[in-house]
Amino acid sequence: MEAGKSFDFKHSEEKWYAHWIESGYFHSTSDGREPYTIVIPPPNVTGILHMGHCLNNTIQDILARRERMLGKNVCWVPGTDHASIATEAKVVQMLRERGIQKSSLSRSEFLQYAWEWKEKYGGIILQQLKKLGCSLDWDRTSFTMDPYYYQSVIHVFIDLYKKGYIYRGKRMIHWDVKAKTALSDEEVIRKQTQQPLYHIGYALEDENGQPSTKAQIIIATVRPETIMGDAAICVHPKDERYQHLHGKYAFVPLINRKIPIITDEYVTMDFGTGALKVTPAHDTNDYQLGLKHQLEIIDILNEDGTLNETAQIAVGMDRLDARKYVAEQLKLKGYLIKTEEYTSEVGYSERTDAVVEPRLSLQWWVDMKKLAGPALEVVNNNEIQFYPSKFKNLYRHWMENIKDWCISRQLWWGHQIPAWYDESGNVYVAGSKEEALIELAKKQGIPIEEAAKITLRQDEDCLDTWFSSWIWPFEVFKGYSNPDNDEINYYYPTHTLVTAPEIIFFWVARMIMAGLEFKKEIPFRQVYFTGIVRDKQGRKMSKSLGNSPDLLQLIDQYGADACRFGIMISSPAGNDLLWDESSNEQGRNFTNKLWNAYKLLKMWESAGFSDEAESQENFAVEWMKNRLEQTKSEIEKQFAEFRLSEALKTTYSLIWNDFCSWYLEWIKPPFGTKISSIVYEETVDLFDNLLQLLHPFMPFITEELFHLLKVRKKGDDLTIRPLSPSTGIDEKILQKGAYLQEAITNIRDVRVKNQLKPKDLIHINVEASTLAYLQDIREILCKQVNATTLEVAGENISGNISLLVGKDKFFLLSEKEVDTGAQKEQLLKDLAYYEGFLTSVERKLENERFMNNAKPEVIELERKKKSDTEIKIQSIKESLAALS
RNA sequence: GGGAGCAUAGCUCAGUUGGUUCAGAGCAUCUGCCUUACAAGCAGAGGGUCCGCGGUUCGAGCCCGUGUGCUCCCA
Repeated sequence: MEAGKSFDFKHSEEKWYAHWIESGYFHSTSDGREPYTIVIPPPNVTGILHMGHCLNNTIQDILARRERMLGKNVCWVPGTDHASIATEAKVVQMLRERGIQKSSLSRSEFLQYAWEWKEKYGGIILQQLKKLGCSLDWDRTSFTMDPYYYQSVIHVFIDLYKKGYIYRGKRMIHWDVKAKTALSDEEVIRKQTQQPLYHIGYALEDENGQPSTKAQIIIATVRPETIMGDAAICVHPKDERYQHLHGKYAFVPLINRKIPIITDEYVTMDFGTGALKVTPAHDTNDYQLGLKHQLEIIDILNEDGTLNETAQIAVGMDRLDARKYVAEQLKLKGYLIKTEEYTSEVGYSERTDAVVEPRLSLQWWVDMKKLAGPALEVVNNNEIQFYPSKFKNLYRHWMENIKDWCISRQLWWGHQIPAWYDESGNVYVAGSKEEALIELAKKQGIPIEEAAKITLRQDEDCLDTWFSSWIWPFEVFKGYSNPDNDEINYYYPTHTLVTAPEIIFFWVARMIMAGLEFKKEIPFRQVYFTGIVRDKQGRKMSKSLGNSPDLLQLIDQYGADACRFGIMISSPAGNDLLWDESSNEQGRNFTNKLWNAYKLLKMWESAGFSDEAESQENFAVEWMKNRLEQTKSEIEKQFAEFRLSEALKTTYSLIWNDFCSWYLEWIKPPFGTKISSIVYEETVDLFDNLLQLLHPFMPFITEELFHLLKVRKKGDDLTIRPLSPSTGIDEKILQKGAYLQEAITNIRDVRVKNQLKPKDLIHINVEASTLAYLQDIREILCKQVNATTLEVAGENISGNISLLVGKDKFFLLSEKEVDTGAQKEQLLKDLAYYEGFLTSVERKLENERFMNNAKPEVIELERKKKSDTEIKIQSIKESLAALS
């Protein structure tokens, strides 16, 4: 069969992925083997594949494929999460396009649309993972709103409630006025925002209890629309400017409401005017102050961000419009002293980009302190290992300062909170209305028939998405809904979690808590935190910047293998990576290199074989085998430390440099001759091994070439081929190989420096002892430097080109005239370097304190350096003498 | 304001208990090659005050202190 010009990745990707799936290679069932389990960090159901997913899932696939080859029973579970806020936003948008208002729908009608949307678009990202080559067990695809999973989330809630970990409380929360929902701290993005800082004069109370026309106190605020919610003005007790106002009153402009002037050390004297307006209902810090000083809470906002009746003015206006309106009114009425530009951090909703409002609201909370202790402990004692370990600090810091978790969301798409209210507002937490009624009967001491007449209303809100995904590692195996089933016992705890550091608190910490709380066992043994994918300029990739490439298009253009290579090669362990499309080119070039190596072998094969192997070929084969083993053991170490990028680099270099650039050239039969069948077989075998090492990183081309190299039996596929552990190596052969490489490089170098054309022939002369050492590699050496002979140096060798390989002197004889000046210059430079080096070594050896303090091995090494260098200097001097 | 981290070649990074010739790799650059697998390539080369200063040590890219610059997280 004629090999194509280059690797047809499109054809290959489709063919092999289908074959792997048909063969059931990625499907796992529990058996006697050791399991290796990964649960995918479930991508958002609304998501499409971006570079972060590409990195994260490529890493998981590399781990999964390697462990599979090492004989483990690998189970990599796919799935998605329902993404409450994001999905609901998408559905609302879809409805709007169809001319339907969400408010016109009942909950169940809305959910019908939502499921319709989910069925249609919800699986896109999983299909995209197939394009990337991910070896997921698709039969296990899970979703956080699958019926059994849904019930588990509900029961987790009930369980925690019964344990007293869940409570209902009014708290200051981040409120998304667009989505009309509470946001966690992590869902709020703080952006530097410039806005006017208004200086506003509040009239002081005069002796008649009326607003003074002369005396005022000036406050500074960026939110004039909230003055109607002011409950006090606060100054620092030591601020001399305001000493006389302690305990006095002022009037809120426009509405003339009387408020006290209080003192608290919380106030920063040199910010603004040193006088702070306190608005407990609309600022987190003010709320705290309000609690401390028992101030009235005056809420002037509706849930959609418009002003309510309490505000008295600008009622019905959005808060941002009201800001302008109030500012104008203040100006008109003479309360506005001045404005200045001021830059501060303003919170925006991660999902809707709306300016987040601090808002008091009755929400459901999880008391985290009770859960945090054990979860901190298992990371502290390395039962769960973090890679890189620097994230332990971050984790510890967060866990030690943990805050309660607000788990309710004012949304419909999600797990509806299992709480029922009676008409008097009493709450009953239960799995169903019937159970809630039983609860009610029990609590109120009435018969169940009586209780059944009472109307119960279920809480409208649903739970935070993370409240469902924190049970992911065990519930994908039904470890909560069906505890002690065979699968959970076999696959859990999982092994490796691969995720982004951004969600260490959102998700990783909470999964650890859930695992310990509900399974009494850690959810995973290792957590590998990937870096953040940034562009060439170091900016985080984001939709708004438009610097995030279309991954599917890249796969289409370069091939999945090249894209996997591209992202992995630029991904130092645990650091952010600056991704550039050119790294995909490097990946594509590498597939091309592999393809051409294969073509070369096919050429040899079609030319036919000779019977006998030459000695140099034997050396080359032995050397390459040893390099392979040596590299295998390096890669084993790199995998153990999650240094995947380095493992790829090591493999890349072994294939490109050692195999293609050195080995294949060494065994290449001279033009018109045939390769020996033994060497050919050995080479195919070596190639197989290289492909296998590379397979986890670049699965498609390696599987393709594995089958093209040789006809395989049915079922003999690379992806399930056992990878043998590295064996011992023969250092002597490796040393000789390195020596051979040095000789070739040095001779080529002097050839270039002496302006010899590649076709110009040379003769090599060496000393007798060197010739003996070169015996089994002399043919390779001659071939590689275009030398006709390699012989023992005669008496008269002056005028030749001279160079050193290690400590050995080589003399080259060329028929062309050569300029000895350049060589001489080089030799003199070398001489100066080695003499300087010798001096430094000698200085050490003469230093008494060194001799007394250094370890014997170190002293021995220095002695060896000394003698080696002396020999080298001697050789250089002799070469110089020969030149003159 | 509190906490964490980083600084090594033009770029991105290795550098494993301080001790071989330790100053490295990939990419980029330069030079020469259409050599019968591969120009998406081959061969070769150049390139660094290891951020500054001070200290510990026989010996520091590595340890300690300090200064500078940058990044991230939290309030």
